[in-house]
Amino acid sequence: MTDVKPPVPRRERLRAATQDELVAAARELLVAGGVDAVTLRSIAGQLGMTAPAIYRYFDSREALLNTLVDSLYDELADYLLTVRDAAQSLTDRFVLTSRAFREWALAHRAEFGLLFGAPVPGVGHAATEGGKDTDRGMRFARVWLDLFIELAESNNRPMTWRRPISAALNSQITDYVNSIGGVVSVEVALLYLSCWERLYGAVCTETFGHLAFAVDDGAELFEDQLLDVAERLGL
Amino acid sequence: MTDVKPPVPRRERLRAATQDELVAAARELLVAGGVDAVTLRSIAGQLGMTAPAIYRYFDSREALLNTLVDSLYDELADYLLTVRDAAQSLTDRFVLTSRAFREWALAHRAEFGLLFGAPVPGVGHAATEGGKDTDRGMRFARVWLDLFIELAESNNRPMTWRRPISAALNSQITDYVNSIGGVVSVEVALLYLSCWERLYGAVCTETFGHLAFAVDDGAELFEDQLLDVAERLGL
DNA sequence: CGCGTTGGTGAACGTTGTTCACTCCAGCGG
DNA sequence: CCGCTGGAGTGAACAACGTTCACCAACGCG
Repeated sequence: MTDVKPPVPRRERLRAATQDELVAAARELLVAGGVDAVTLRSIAGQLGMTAPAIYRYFDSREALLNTLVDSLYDELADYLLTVRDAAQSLTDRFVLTSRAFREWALAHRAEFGLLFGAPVPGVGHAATEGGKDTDRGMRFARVWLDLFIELAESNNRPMTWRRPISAALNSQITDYVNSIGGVVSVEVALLYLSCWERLYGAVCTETFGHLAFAVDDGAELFEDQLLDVAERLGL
Repeated sequence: MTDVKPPVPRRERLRAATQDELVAAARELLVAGGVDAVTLRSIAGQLGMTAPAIYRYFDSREALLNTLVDSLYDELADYLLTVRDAAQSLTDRFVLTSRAFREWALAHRAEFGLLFGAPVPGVGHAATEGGKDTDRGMRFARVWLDLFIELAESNNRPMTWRRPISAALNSQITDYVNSIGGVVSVEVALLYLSCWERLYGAVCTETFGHLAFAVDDGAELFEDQLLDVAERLGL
């Protein structure tokens, strides 16, 4: 079970390894000194080589940062999925996952800022990626989306949208629902988006420090938002 | 009424004028190409001078950016105040001001990102400014805070917090309330913070493009949030 | 008139991302 | 075992960046 069958030609394994080391070093520099501190020479220095060597692994600094973004999305999604799937009741799955999202953001402010902060031209944001996202954010989006599918299937909940839905919005949401396989209704998709907007917004506000002028721990404010959302979802 | 009394020694006026031109040029570059495009040489070039000349007006690029941030906060606060104070009913003042915030953000994405995006070490974020903010964000914060004071004074509204308030939170909120003159109760301050978290969050989500994977106009989602907040405030 | 403060320049330094010519060694075929 | 090919890594170099310095020109005051 250890290395009976090495179909990977060793050379590529080493290559992949240093590639991973490079993004790991980049991440260290990011948390230590912000995105401006993640310098090709510093990255290279951390594994004892020089800057131009990086170009054997990435086309540019930007490409390296994009890979870092990808890996962070993956890490976050993995973490949230383990939390989500460890919980028993639907309510717990929703509440604990949402709390975990906030806690990951606060424990990894720099990374969160890179993933979800103001989009910088060049740094591959899920959003700036040509309108529709690549599969980068897909896994992440699925974390809550699955919960809403489950929520809709156990249908004795009040899954309604309270306002008139314009034709334009309806068509866009329909397109979106189709793009993910048509597994939910338009109303549930709207609830999903609204819920995401609210959770992300609360986490964003606190993580970026826009509550710090009054309070240094937004936990109770977040709990209130969460309670409110859960109520609206009938949880 | 034109220039009967010029107590400003002309020299300082010119100085202030080019200083303003510099931050205006910086802003243009910001919206054109993101914060990385705002280069000392480019700024200087736009008013026909060379980069070192800027140091006669600002200590560093960072200082210039901070001044830009200040001026943007001022512009935004001015705009919101005119909208707010033009409205008649309290409900209108709240709703129209909130809509105006979203619209300013969408019409000035780059500037909004600089003001409210992920804090960059160095760029004087209201938040990173040593915990408590300077008077920079103060005027801005007052925009909604005044509405909540008004809301509390016309007291036949349900101004209650629905969850237990921990001693730690209570003490922090009390400190904050005192720091602004003790004009509101702890519960109203909490409602204010919760409301701010929600509005900022919604605007942030949309402006940073984290709704774009499904919809390209978040207006109706925002209206739903706004309706919800207004209901909770008894408007 | 003279003279100092102020605004502006050009050259320069150190650091950044990136390119290029070059070396070097691992791993393969004969 | 030799020879070679190709990938990994280096050092020098370039342009652009923020910043500093010595210098200069011009305006306004006494």
